[in-house]
Amino acid sequence: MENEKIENKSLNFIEQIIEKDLENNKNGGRLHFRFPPEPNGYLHIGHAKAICLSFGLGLHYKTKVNLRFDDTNPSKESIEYVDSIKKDVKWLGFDWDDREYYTSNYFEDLYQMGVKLIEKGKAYVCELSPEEIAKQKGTPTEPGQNSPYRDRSVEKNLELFKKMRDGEFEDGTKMLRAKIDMASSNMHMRDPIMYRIRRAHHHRTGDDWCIYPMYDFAHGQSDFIEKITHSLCTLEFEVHRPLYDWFIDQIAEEGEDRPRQIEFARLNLSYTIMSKRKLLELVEEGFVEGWDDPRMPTISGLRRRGFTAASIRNFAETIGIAKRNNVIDVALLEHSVKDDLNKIAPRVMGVIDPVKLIIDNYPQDKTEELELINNPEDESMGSRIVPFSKEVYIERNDFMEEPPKKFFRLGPDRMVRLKGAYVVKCTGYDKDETGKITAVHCEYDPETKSGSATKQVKVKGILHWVSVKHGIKVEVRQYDRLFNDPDPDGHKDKGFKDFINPNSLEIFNECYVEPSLKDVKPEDNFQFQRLGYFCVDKNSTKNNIIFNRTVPLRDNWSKKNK
RNA sequence: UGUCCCAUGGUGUAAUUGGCAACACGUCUGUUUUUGGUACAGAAGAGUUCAGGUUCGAGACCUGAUGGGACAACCA
Repeated sequence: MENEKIENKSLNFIEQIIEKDLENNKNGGRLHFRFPPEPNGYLHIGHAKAICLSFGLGLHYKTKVNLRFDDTNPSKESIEYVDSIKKDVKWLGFDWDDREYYTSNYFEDLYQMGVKLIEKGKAYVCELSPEEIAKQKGTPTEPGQNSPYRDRSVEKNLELFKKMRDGEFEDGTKMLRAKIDMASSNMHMRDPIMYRIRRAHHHRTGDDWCIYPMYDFAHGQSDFIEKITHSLCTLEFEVHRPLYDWFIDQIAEEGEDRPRQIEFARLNLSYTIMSKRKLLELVEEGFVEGWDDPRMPTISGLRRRGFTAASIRNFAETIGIAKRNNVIDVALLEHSVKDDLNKIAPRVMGVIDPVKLIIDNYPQDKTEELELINNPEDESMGSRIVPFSKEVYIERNDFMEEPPKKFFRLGPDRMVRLKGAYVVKCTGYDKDETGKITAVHCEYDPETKSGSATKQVKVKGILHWVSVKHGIKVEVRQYDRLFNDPDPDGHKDKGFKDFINPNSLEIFNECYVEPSLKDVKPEDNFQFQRLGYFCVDKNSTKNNIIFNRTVPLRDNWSKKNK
């Protein structure tokens, strides 16, 4: 059945390429993929798209997928990021078995390849300064000029490259460049830098090296070393492909399997910023609590916010793979979570902004134990007991002194049902000097008890509630979008930080939930009736449970009256 | 005044490889419901950027234009 699904699904353009390669018995019909993050930040939803693509392909074709850390720039990378990446990929539900690789594992191989290129007369040591390099490189519309060091002898180049490695030169004073074509219309072919001198402590190789390969000289070769067949990356690397192929041309033997780079469009989400560099700014400048702040589009942020791995995988499946630049509506991501959580999240009752509802004709000391269904979507989730008594909290905005006709909730003389309990009729309300409502009064009809009603009363409104005597006090954090512009990064006159939504976090610390929630654990998901999906925050303690609102439930009345 | 890539409802992705455009989200309407959730039913919304060409027939192929994107880090 699973297979049928795949059969019927139309293939994206990458799968079509793969199918064709398979038909032609390219690489002997072998397939091998990889996901190559740089450990310089936390993974975000955009990476999730790439992860689901490559690992998904691995699952589909029952073949290997490597996790490779592209760690060639030690000054930005750290072990913290490595660990977070592993955790997040695993959490998403993917497995790289023992194929955890690092580009830094290949530093020696890469060095030898550099030597080989020099010997072939395809690389040279250059001593130009960054400014001089920029100048002689030309522009996209004007050709560049050859470096004065371009025609050094092989011997001299070999000697200098060795000395670079041995630490005989200052940082930035020399570099190894490929000898290609300074007049190429592709800027990346204008004698690109292969190695630079940089004395920085590497999180894996420590101080073993003072020269580090550049991306272009490391990535394709790493793919080649790992015998990757299809190297998937985002569109901005399209112009790098000729260089990717050129380097492999230099090292691959005739007839040897070689990787093929295929580019796809990166994910853009409305109201969301997706640049690691900018996310780092938000973290460092304290606009959010950290990489896993629930407002962040990081995997860890989404997880803390209550998103499930399945929902993210489904989302990735839904948005598809293509080469067109896109901006996906966050509503689609939210739909994915709601869809998943609707099936698995237990329904519970809680009141975020409470006001007392006093049932005047209910006995003072009586407590009734009502049985409520945990999830109408899934009977196997059973039911639970919720205590009911004379005084309950209801949502402050579930009562209006002068309600309009379309308002189905409580107002003077109006009737509603208290979820799982009785139909009540509002008989009055109390106010303090400031005009604030302090309590709402009502009378209940004993014959309307849920499940065993002897009288049928039709009401339009059903309110959630928590018994005052039995409720547990908790803290609730509601998150709104971090940016109040659909494209915070798309303005020339303003920076993305000008669009930060100052009300993106709202804390309610006077909230009450039903007693069944006494022993919740971080990452537990719930649907609070009528309010939305909530997730227990990792910082919760026994005495202070914190709920993050994952995503609100649709509420037509409030929507129309905004 | 360069090279490369892209162009399908509001958004994203399809279209069995040339047979008059489908699916999902969103929007709207209705039904059911002890969640204004869910489920179900239905509606509106593109004639495929434009102009030529090939063809009995083009969203698909060709040419040109237009629009958008990428490329000038000792970043990846």
